[in-house]
Amino acid sequence: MPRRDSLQGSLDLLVLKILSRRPRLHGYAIMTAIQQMSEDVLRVEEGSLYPALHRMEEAGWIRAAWITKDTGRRARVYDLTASGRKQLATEESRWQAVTSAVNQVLRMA
Amino acid sequence: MPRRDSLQGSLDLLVLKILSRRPRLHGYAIMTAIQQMSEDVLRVEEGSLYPALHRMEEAGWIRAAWITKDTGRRARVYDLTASGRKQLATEESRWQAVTSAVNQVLRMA
DNA sequence: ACGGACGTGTAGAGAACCGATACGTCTCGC
DNA sequence: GCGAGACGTATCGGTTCTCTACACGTCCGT
Repeated sequence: MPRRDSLQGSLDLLVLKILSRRPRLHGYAIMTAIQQMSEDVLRVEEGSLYPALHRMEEAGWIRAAWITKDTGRRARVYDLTASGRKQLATEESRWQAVTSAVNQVLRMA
Repeated sequence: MPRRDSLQGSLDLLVLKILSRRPRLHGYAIMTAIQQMSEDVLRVEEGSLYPALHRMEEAGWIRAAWITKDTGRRARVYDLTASGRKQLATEESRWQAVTSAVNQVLRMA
């Protein structure tokens, strides 16, 4: 049963973009944000998001910190680094280029 | 050195679309068609395309046949099946849904 | 004679995703 | 008081996809 992923490599882009506008979000909030903003079309699984966050932290694009919320619950919040902002710009223009190229082929074919 | 693939899961869609408008193309021609139509933005490697063609043939979306061209050179040409046409429609609307959802998140974030 | 386009194909390796699962807390309704 | 469901982080195992690099061979122009 062939399963197709919903995000197709754009997960990093989405996470970086969201963090650029809404700093100090934690993983779960990023997950629900993507889901809500896309009106449930894009659904990020935990098994995709958390490894992606770790990968991006490893790459130096985001920085993590533990906080304790008012409720007493612990959460790991993320912020963009300078390198992350640069990466966001790169991925955003890349996204633009690729999607418009695909659309052009679809129109021309 | 982080390498990013150019097509991100849309390779099947592109191949199906091209074959729907230009029947009996061979792999190499599909390759160059994508490259030219996208003005060199999308570049399909042989190591991606041929396995993809075999996969799609296996799935029953395309049908293959050997021909001998006027030049005497052999080539394996492909055609869409009914199932392939259905799959094309599915992937086309999926592509629309996903890209507009991503764009919406990018705008809203 | 040789390089580059034409043409098909595989092997190996790396990256990414998903589903399931584990662990734990807090809140609300019953 | 107790269970359900939201909140919250995390890993494992399997699958799938892609790229790089190669192997094999032909045809054409210089």
